[in-house]
Amino acid sequence: MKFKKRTHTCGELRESNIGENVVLNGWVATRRDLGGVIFIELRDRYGITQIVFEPSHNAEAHEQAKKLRSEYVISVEGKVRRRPEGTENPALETGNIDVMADKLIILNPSETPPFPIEDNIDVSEDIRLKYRYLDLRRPEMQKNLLLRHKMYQLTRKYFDSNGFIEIETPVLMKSTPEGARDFLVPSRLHKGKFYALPQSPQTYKQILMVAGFDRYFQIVKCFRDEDLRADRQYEFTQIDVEMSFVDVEDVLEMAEGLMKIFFKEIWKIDLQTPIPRLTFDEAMEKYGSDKPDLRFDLQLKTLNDIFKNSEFRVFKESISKNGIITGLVAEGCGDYTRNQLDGLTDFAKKLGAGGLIWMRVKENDVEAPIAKFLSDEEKKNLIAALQAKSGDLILLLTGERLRTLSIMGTLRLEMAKRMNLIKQDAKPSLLWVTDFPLFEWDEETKRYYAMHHPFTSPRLEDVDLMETEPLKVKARAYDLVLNGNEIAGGSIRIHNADLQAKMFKVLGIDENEAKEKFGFLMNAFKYGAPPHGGIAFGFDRLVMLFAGKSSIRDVIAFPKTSSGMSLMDDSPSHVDESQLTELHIKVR
RNA sequence: GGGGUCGUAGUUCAGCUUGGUUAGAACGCCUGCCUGUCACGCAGGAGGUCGCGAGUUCGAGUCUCGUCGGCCCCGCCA
Repeated sequence: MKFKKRTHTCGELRESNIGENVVLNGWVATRRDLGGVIFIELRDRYGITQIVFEPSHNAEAHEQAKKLRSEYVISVEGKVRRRPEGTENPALETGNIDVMADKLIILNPSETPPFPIEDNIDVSEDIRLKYRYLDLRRPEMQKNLLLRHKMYQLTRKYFDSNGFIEIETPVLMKSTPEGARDFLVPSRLHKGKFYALPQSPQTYKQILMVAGFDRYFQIVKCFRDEDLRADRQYEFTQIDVEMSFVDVEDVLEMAEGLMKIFFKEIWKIDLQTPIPRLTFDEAMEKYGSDKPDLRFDLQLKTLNDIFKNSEFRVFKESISKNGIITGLVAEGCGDYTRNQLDGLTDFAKKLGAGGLIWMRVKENDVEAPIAKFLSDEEKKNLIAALQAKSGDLILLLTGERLRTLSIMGTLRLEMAKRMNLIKQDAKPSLLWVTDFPLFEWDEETKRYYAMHHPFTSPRLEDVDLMETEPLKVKARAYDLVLNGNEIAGGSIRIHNADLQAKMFKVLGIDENEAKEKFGFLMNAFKYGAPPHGGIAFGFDRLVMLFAGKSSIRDVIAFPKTSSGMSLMDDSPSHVDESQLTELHIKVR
């Protein structure tokens, strides 16, 4: 090797090193050429150290230093000195010393970077993604990936110490068209056949339970070919967990243990367990969401009782159709202008609401377009039920139950934003949502779908309802919610072939189809499947939240854009015709 | 599949409403001067396919249509 290898990193030197001869390697962060003396800030991922070049000290090194520019990679040899009094820089950890250069080697020059390599830059994300290697060189991105690394290690340590075994499952597997769209991989040896990339290792981990690995975990990439979002990428990482001989409580307790560690190690918070729980029904009714953000209160209230005899046509109709009337109070928003209220109405309509009913609360009365349709008693009861005060704004929605609640839930978040209810230093809100419905009805295809997945066990007391009233069946399923984000989800699985067959039947999957798609799993279950269940954490989202970011792209080294492009390597891209031929593929 | 928003110098933006001289600013970059700077300072300079394509017009960064791309959202995400 030609260059002098470093004796220290750029974040390491302190006053205790004064007088030592050292070698530093790194990137030129800034250069300040004062004519005589030249100051260079040298950066690596550990920090920044100031290097000083003086002609009177070493003319040759000083002459060399004139050539230095941003992001040049250099090796510097010199002596650590105390900075002259009054020139210390408290902003740097190494700010009390600098290195007087005796020798400079330029290891590699650099073109001028398209954006500065520092925190809080004002650059659009597509430029950052195109030059991701420069973006990742920035301290805040290095910090994010370091946190990610730490969370991998905490996860492995936790599960290992609890007797879990990490097992890799295939990335090339059988396509299962239930659920998300698969990424397909054509087979060269088997003309016309395809593998799929796993949406999750669900079936494999259940089979591992049959194989007797009663505690399994894996930090694993999963793939879903659905549209991307700030918190969704084609490929993402899960902490996948499965346990045998367990019930809901055991899985939740194990998951809480991991969260306790993350809270302690990252946020220095002693997380109190057990973590609070809400049933799906409670969550929907109180917060209009199956992943409510409880950093602020702002609860919804079901008002059917108050309007059960209402003369107001919209309410009457809604109640007769088994719909819901739900309301919330925006404290002190009674001064919203007509314009603002129209804006809110538009907001609700865009989400699919028929309209938004608003009322300004006055002394024991309401001022609203629909006020004339309401009796005095209804108004009085409404104000009482919502505990509304003069100067408040009441918002009401009505319509089909879940749909209406969910729109109100989005409106709740919007109002929280407008009213600035989520304080910067708010305590994190972590909760379980349990007792999800096992099925949901799809109007388009006129069939039931599994809300979680088709291997989810119903509550045992609900099994008899599966064929008579499927929508009333609750699942032994649970989601973990942090600040309004779903960060984990799981269930106790079906381990009994008969029950699994019943499940497929309700889902409209006939015996042949079930056999073809999931025969391998059903077969495995015939050979002594233990009762089992598990959970999977969305690792990227976890890291995002613990890093205080609002996009998982900030905690993924090489993410795709929202249209699924990789701007750095320009994928997806066309391939050679010969590659297609080999795979028996013709592009339409 | 749909809605919103954006695209002008290396970067972040102004200019577009009301079409008209040589498209500006800041930072960055280059050159020179400067021995304690750390947002160094001072002087000078270079740098533009106004995303792309068509149309309207005597004339388009500006108006129209299409298209490509970024971000956010709905649908979708078992």
